[in-house]
Amino acid sequence: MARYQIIADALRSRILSGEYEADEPLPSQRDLASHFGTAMMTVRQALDLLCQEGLLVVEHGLGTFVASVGAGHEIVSLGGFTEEMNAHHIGLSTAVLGLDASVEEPKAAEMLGLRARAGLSVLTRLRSVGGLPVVHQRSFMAGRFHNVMRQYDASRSLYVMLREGGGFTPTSYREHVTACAAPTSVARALQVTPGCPTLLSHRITFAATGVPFVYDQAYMAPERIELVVEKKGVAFTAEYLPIAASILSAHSLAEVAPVSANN
Amino acid sequence: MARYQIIADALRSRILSGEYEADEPLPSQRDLASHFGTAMMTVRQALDLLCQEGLLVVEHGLGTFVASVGAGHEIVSLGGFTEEMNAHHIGLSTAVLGLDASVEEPKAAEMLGLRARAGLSVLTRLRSVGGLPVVHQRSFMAGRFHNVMRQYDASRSLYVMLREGGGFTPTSYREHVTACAAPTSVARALQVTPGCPTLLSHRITFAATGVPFVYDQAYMAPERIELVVEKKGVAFTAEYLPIAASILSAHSLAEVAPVSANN
DNA sequence: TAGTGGTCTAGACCACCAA
DNA sequence: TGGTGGTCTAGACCACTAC
Repeated sequence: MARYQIIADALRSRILSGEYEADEPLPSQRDLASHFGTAMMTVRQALDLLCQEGLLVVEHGLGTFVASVGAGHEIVSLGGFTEEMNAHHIGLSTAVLGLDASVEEPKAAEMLGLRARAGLSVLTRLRSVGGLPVVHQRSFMAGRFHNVMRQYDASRSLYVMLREGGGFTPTSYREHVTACAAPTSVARALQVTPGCPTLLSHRITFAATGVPFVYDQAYMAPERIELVVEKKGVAFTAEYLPIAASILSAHSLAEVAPVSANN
Repeated sequence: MARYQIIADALRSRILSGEYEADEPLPSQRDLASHFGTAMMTVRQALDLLCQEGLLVVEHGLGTFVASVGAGHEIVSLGGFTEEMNAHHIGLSTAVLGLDASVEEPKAAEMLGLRARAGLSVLTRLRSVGGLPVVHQRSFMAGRFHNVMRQYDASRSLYVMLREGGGFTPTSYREHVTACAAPTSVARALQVTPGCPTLLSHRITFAATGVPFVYDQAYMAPERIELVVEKKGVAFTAEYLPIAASILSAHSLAEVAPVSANN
């Protein structure tokens, strides 16, 4: 693997784990170069990568910073909702609504590559931003993860737990997003009127080996959170943003620097 | 201006003028470097820029090529809905519901970087797949495009028209997706019940110069079309797929190639 | 002025692909 | 094998920001 990718991986994990605070600059390129024992150009390649992923913002003459939505720049997500919010320092709180064992849910089981009647472990959570519930999420996993799940602590990331407890690192996912009327129980949790239109997401997450290991079903409250898809040339990003935050970043549209005019 | 930007500008204008054919390789990086009298690294910076704009595709060991849509590469969904569906060989038909001039829509005007009371040209279309309406779309453009718009022909792509008639090539966009109850008129067009939950997309599309030039508002019928977001490592894709088609592609999940493990 | 990122060089060697 | 792109070095100098 290329050196710059190794450097990028190292920095990415530090950023996602919150090791680097927002508005706190990373070490300078020179320091990073000497720390990793490479030339500055190599460090810059790593930083470029993380910028494209939206994790960093570099400011000429000032330093390199962890991207925060308010700071007015791009974004990205690496799977976990928690990481997504952490990376942008959005105050996300999670409440566990329930943890069930041996649930039969043929569709989820099929997505996970299990037989239809396999018992699943299901974690139901409510995500809130600024005290307002935004996402009602049910995560389905194979029954053998249930013991790991019982140690789930709302302050941690489910993905981190599964990485440590199950040895699975999410590397890819596929998500289908539709609109759907909120079921009564979900509506109550989200504090919206039953039947109200919500975003419904089905996400299947794969480990590095290509094995599916989590299936998520999430209802999102309208006017509180939305999906923002961005494409610049070939670079895609897609992530959920609380509306207040995405309005902020929408305003920064006007500030988008004119890309090199043709003179 | 930086050397790599000068090189990029020179190459970009040659590409856009058709001086370089599609599928015809550019001179090698070494040749370009000696031609422009710079180091290879500098040429590569220029090429990187053009790749991000989606104008070039580089292939390791083969050469650098002008990106051509449909040449069997990634460049799918470069904005247009028509291209997106074509790329998947989905039978998309488009009906024009209306073309209005001098519409005042402050929000759309703001997104386009115009003053709030600017008169806009608005094209309303209904997209159908297999005879079933799936998308109700309103496209807002600056009033000066109205004459171009009057020649709009449902069999062509709006983006192609704007490229030829207005000289604008879409290179990036930003899209916000939420859930929303279908307004009566939209519901009638989509043949769904009024108030039914729909996906609502707001998309602002930018030209290579960074200038916004189209603002789209689209309502999508639930259970007929959905947004599929996929991530493999750092590679993102996001596209709308009719449900039948996305079920097909969901089956191909099992074939997802194992993404490069951590060494 | 001192520290930061931005650009650039003139090579070197590696990895990939086709003939 | 020969040509292509991919990565990397060990500096140099420029541009921007803050104090």
